Amino acid sequence: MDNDKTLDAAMQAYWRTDPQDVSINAICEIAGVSKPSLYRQFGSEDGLMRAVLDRYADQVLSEAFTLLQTDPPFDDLMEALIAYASADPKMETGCLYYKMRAGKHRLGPLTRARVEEIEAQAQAGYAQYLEAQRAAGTWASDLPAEVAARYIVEQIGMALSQRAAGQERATIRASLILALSALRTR
Amino acid sequence: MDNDKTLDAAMQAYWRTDPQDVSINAICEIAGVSKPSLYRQFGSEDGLMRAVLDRYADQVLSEAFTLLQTDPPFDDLMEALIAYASADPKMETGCLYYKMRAGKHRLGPLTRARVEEIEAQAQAGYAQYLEAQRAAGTWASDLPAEVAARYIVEQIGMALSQRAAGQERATIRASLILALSALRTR
DNA sequence: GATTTAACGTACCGAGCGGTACGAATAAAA
DNA sequence: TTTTATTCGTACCGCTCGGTACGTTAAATC
Repeated sequence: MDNDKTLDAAMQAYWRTDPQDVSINAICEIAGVSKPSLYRQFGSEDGLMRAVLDRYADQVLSEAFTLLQTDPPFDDLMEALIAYASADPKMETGCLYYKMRAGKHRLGPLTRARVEEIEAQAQAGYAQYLEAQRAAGTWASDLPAEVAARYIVEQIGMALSQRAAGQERATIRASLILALSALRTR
Repeated sequence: MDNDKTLDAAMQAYWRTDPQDVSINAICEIAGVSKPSLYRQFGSEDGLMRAVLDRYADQVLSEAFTLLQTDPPFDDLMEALIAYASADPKMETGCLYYKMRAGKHRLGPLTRARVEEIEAQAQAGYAQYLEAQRAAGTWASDLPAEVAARYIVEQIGMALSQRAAGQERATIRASLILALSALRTR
């Protein structure tokens, strides 16, 4: 609950590079903590990753969730998503959640369960938002909300992983605009 | 040049799961070859991977390239790409090239160079194809051909990686149709 | 058949991994 | 101050990794 330096160090390390490229040893070193201490606190690598993901959800993902719940007009949300994924400096090295999701089959059970939980929440959140927008007449499409929600999640994920790969912002932005434009007409 | 069982075994193993989840030891075991033999033939893990990717390009990717060079009408090509990525049984476990591309920063220099070469070829191929289609009036869009080419490559890659993740074909197909539909109007 | 040449595989290398046994150090209770 | 309870880190475990030294077997040359 308090300012946990181990958790913070692990989150930064996982986020900057990639969870599967950061060893427990490395985390202990940068956090200035011994290995047994880390294991006493988190039990296992899986436990640590899950705790990190929890923290990341609280500190980073929650922002997007609360934005969704203010029901912004469709075009505004698209604009915000595009800016967020293609230009936000916080996402310079990608998104930790999407990185974990990309290597899902390599995660331990605790972390994987949390990833799937977040995925379900995100999709449900977008689907609910889209239904509301359709009802309000700010989103005219006969597309099933679940399909569109899935699509948005995937496209944002792709943009963020390109971001992590060092692709140019303008390029990512152009692709994302193109991809999301598919949701407008139909 | 001949029927190389080591190369075939490695390609199958890398393709079925993921290059980074298959060790040299495992390949030797399934190929029935000793480790020094493998190293005599390929020099290093990087050398093996590059040889595997060469073979994969010859045996699998070439098909898509030759299709492109027959200049099929735009709609037909989109149809073919959608079917290929979302339903072709050969792609049941995804595409080896895209798997390598996804973990590019973990590859050795030889393999990485080949991956980048293929990527450039693919983008150039699509761009050239799109220009021709625009000239022929079968693709009406003011989108730069390079942007559209990039977009196609990325979307196919995403579909194939979802395929590898075990996502349902219908879902993938729906997303891909949606994504590629963005190229038609504009 | 003897000798050279080339292919092959056992058995090893050092390094890094995730994870832990256990004694030393420290703080709380007496 | 002594004892009890708790926290901590050194130093190790077994394992797998990519890669190789070197003796053995087999094939080609004479």
